[in-house]
Amino acid sequence: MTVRSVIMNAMDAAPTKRRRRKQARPAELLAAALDTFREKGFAATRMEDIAARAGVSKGTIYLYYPSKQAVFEALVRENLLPSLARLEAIRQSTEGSCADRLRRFVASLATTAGEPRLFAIPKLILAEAGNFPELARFYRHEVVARGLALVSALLEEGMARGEFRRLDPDLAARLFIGPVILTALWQSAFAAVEDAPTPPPVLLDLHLDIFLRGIAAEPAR
Amino acid sequence: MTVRSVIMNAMDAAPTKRRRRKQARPAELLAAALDTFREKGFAATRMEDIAARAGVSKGTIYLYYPSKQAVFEALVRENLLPSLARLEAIRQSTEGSCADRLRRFVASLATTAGEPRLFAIPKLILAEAGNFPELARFYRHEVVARGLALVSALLEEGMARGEFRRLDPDLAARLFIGPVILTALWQSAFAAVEDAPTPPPVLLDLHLDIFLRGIAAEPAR
Amino acid sequence: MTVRSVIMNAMDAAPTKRRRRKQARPAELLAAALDTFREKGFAATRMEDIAARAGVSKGTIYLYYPSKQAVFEALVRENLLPSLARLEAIRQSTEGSCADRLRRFVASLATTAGEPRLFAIPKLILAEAGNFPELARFYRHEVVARGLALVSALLEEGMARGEFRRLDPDLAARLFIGPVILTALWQSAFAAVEDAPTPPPVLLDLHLDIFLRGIAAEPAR
Amino acid sequence: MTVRSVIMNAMDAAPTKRRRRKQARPAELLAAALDTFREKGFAATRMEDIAARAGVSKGTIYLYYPSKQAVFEALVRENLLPSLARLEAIRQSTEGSCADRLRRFVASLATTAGEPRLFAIPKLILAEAGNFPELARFYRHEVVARGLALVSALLEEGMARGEFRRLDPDLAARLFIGPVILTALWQSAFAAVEDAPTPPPVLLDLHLDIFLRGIAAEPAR
DNA sequence: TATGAATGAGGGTTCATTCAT
DNA sequence: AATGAATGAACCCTCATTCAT
Repeated sequence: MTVRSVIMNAMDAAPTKRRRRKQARPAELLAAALDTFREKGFAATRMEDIAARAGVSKGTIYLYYPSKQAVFEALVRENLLPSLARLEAIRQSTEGSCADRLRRFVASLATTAGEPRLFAIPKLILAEAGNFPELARFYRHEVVARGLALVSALLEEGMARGEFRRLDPDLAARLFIGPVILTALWQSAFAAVEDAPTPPPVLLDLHLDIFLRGIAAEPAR
Repeated sequence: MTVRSVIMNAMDAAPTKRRRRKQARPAELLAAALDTFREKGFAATRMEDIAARAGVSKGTIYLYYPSKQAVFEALVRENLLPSLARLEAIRQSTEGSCADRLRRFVASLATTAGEPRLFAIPKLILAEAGNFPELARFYRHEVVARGLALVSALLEEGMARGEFRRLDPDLAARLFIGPVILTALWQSAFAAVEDAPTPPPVLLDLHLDIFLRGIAAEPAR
Repeated sequence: MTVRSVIMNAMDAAPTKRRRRKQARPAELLAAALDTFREKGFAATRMEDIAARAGVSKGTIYLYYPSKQAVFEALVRENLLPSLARLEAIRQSTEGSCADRLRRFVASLATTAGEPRLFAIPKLILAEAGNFPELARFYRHEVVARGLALVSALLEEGMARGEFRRLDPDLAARLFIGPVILTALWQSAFAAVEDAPTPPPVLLDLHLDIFLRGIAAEPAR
Repeated sequence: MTVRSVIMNAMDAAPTKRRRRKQARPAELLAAALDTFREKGFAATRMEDIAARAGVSKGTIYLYYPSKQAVFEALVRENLLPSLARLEAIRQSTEGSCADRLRRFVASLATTAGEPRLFAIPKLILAEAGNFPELARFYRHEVVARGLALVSALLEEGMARGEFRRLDPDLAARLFIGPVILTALWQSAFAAVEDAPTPPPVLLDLHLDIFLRGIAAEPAR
């Protein structure tokens, strides 16, 4: 057993700098892509822009993703599913009233795990849905539908408990989530030209206030 | 009065078919552009596509607009200002309660003067705001801000009258308009992949119901 | 009827410079392509090379042919079918012995209508057959097979007349045409490095001499 | 004698499997290259294709050949010289008539030492002659010229012996070898699209029959 | 006014080659 | 000796824009 082979074996356990890099590359590339897509949109983003921001050369991207479209799709998929998982966790917790859990939903979405750059993804999806029907379908069915279903279930639970008055839970779920999404879109679109941006928390607090009053069970007379 | 304007006026007086055509050209081109941008987005739309849909040749577009970007900007400006004017008219009418007038706001926006193709404009703005900061600023300040101001004023009137409880009228205006805009975006983005689309009126009725309850003045005990 | 419309009508009969150019472009482009493919082969030829040789810009080629491959295919098709037609004419003429007509076949092929650059086409086909199976099939079945059939028919007529001895006419046709093709290939491949090139006519005369003796009917003893 | 050569000699004396591998590498690489070039042509072959077929990584090829072009040149040189040597041996044997030896020439070329993949080399040369003038010169002068000289000498011997009639031996040599080469090219190019390929031996037998009759000495009257 | 042939800069993608490991 | 991640020059193709007719 040579010195070299010992080293090689060690590498399996403790990856070399090179291997660690290889592992980290996809995430680095997607982060760079997100930033660039956010600023310019999909079409106006050049592969070279992404590469430069990631600190690699253009060709390197193609070692990890076969096309610009594939980068975009990976970006969407990788980032949305974790967000959904967090919502799922909130829905399943049984602590607090349904109204409380709705508040936590909003808080979770509004912070998107402390990564505000993810706010840009809904904008990208909306903007590019026409050009990427497959991606639109994925987003519509795997992300939006599941997100709405979580809210809808929570609303139904609230109705059953008598917290909320009776109304169509699917429609109400859309109205509940709408302002959260719109806040994200707003930020994406007008951040650069907004003079005095409203901090999202203030807006969302008012949304919760109005919405929860609006669906509150009628007080018995 | 220049020689040219005399000629133009003469044309207005006795327009031949050809002359009427010439006058109508810009509007025809913008209509064709709107349809094409709706389907493909700004970047993926080729000048040739617009020209073909308008029934003219590529070069002709440049007789009326100096660039593709100028076509886009004209499209936005020409179509949004009339919509705003209609909202203004509603705000100024003094018939009915404030709640009623808010209902008519929503109805007006939801139909966009019976031209559902205009729904696509917010999506286009959203997608291209990063690439056209000047347009984003125009839209933000000339369209959105004015629209919000109208709603805000109506809400304040309602508070003064005692119809609504006290809350920040600017924020509430955003929350009021949000679902309308989002419905438009939703339609634009997912029409192609939506299995059973919710008709916007049903959704917007529920929105009005919840929102108006949510901001209603507290019943005196 | 205006002056202008008179001019326009005249244009239909006597095409303007612009139209004449448009008509001539495809042939000019194919000529430039042939020269460039001859020198460098298909893969090493850049569209820009072809464009420069034709005196146009890169983009212009795409107004007439949708891809580099399409240029190549058009080049082959346009140039080979006329050559085949000339052979057909010779085969159908009934003047002279069959041997005479074979001599005229060779003469016709060897000059390729006075356009020696066409010699390069068989080389291109052979070289690229692997990459363009569809083109190979076209050439094999529409050009080679038909050319061989013509020769084969002539040989059979000669056998029936007693000019030639009995042998497989299809195989003999290949052996007859072989040296003609090979001469073309030879020229294409080694023109640049050949010290003292053999003039094809001399070689082909000897070919005719040996071949015709080789297939001559046995003298009655 | 250097230290290194001592080591190398030692390796020759007692080659381990690993060492034998190292020695065999160049030949393995050339074999993989030949197969890939045959299928796709030079330009469309990627170094990675060759590497994969040889079971090594891309970088390894560069340990043995400095460039793709060098691989191609080595391939040609290594494979053609042995074939020439076999022809030389036939030419020098004095058994049989000259016609017999010509028959053995054809047989030797047609089988290319039982390695039919070598048939592809003339096609590759043909296709790339324009891009590799140095290689074309090598092939033209070191391979073709020497091959033709062998045949030419045999023909002259036959003329001197009275087997063959008088004719230009260099030209006749080309006509003699032509169908053999063309058969190789044919196979390479059309194997994939040929419906009922003629087996080369049948074709070449007829070639020998016609050619030898065509150059046979005139019978005394 | 209208046309559409022509342009040429620009960007996605490929792949021979390099070099740190 | 061998690897394979990384590079970046090269090239096909697109399309906004121009301009002669």
